[in-house]
Amino acid sequence: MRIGEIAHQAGVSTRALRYYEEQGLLTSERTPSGQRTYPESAVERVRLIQQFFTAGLPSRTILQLLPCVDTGHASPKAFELLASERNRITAAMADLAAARDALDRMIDIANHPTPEHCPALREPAWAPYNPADATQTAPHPTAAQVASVTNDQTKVSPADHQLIVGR
Amino acid sequence: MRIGEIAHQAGVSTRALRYYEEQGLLTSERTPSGQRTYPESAVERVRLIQQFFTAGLPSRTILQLLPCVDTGHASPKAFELLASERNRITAAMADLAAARDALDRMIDIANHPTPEHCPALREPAWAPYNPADATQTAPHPTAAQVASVTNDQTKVSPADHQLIVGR
DNA sequence: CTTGCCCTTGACGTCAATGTGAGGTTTTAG
DNA sequence: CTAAAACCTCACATTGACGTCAAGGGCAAG
Repeated sequence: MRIGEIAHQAGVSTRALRYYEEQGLLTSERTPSGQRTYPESAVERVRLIQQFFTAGLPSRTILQLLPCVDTGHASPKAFELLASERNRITAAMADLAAARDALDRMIDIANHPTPEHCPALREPAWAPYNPADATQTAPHPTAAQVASVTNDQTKVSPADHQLIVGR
Repeated sequence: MRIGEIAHQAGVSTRALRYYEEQGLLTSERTPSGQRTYPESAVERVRLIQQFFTAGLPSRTILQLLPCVDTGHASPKAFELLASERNRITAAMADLAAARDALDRMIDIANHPTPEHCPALREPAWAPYNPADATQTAPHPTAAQVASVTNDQTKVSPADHQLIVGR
């Protein structure tokens, strides 16, 4: 398959594929005229690469991880890298959960039609979050309901709110 | 308080604070000589701003959200923005969870000492994830155990693996 | 043969949140 | 009073994963 086909099937640009190759993440055969040729499997590989990019892994890190994917074996260093990247992702998820909670608080507050009956409004809206404040007292659409309205089904357990290692 | 003190307490650089002001996210009084002065409350405000930045919200979006924080009321547009950003965050969390699972699969595979007894190795390591493959069959440290070893306490419910709206 | 689409390399542009340094003023500590 | 530390503005640099434009070659259909 040529580059355009792979790009289409993997949902990325041809520019991205050439960039991946430039970074050593993706290899290609060449036709006599110099055009790139890929096996079917390249599509899944590109999807994996994209998944890692989306998760915020830099190309250099992905480059270190991919051989481990290919060989099915991880050197101690690669293993350490796997673990530390997992921790990064976990920490990032905790950060996102915290921001999401902040938005939820804003949504709840915004939905209070009677500010004088809303304790949250007597303190700044951005005060540190106290879970006890979040018990259902809202007589109007609450963040959870807004979430369901907007097709949001994701819920994370309380444990996710612990920040882990950082780096 | 002057800028250095706020920066220290909020854990950001003075450059960042001046940038926030430039973007309209933060205001300051000025002494006759031109130095910035902030109230105590600025520390928490900066922390909130940072939380949003960490969650990937661009400054323009935060700028639209902050008035809603201050007034405790959200215009319909601001409300829509709140909901859509919540969805973005949710989708980002799902992406992170997917990448984390990919890393977990790699960790599990890397820990298999006997490739000939490991079904996962007969398919490429990056094959689409089938939850049924992940049942405990590993006679060696599994991703969950690695996670605990590395101080990882985060677990997300299965519902988190659904991708939601994207944009 | 030509139209049109896909491919090539190369190189500069983008975006956003800062880092960094210059060059100068203000505040603070001794 | 003086030196250090903190502050000011302006403005260019950085980083990363691409976008985009330029100038050209390859290849099937009509």
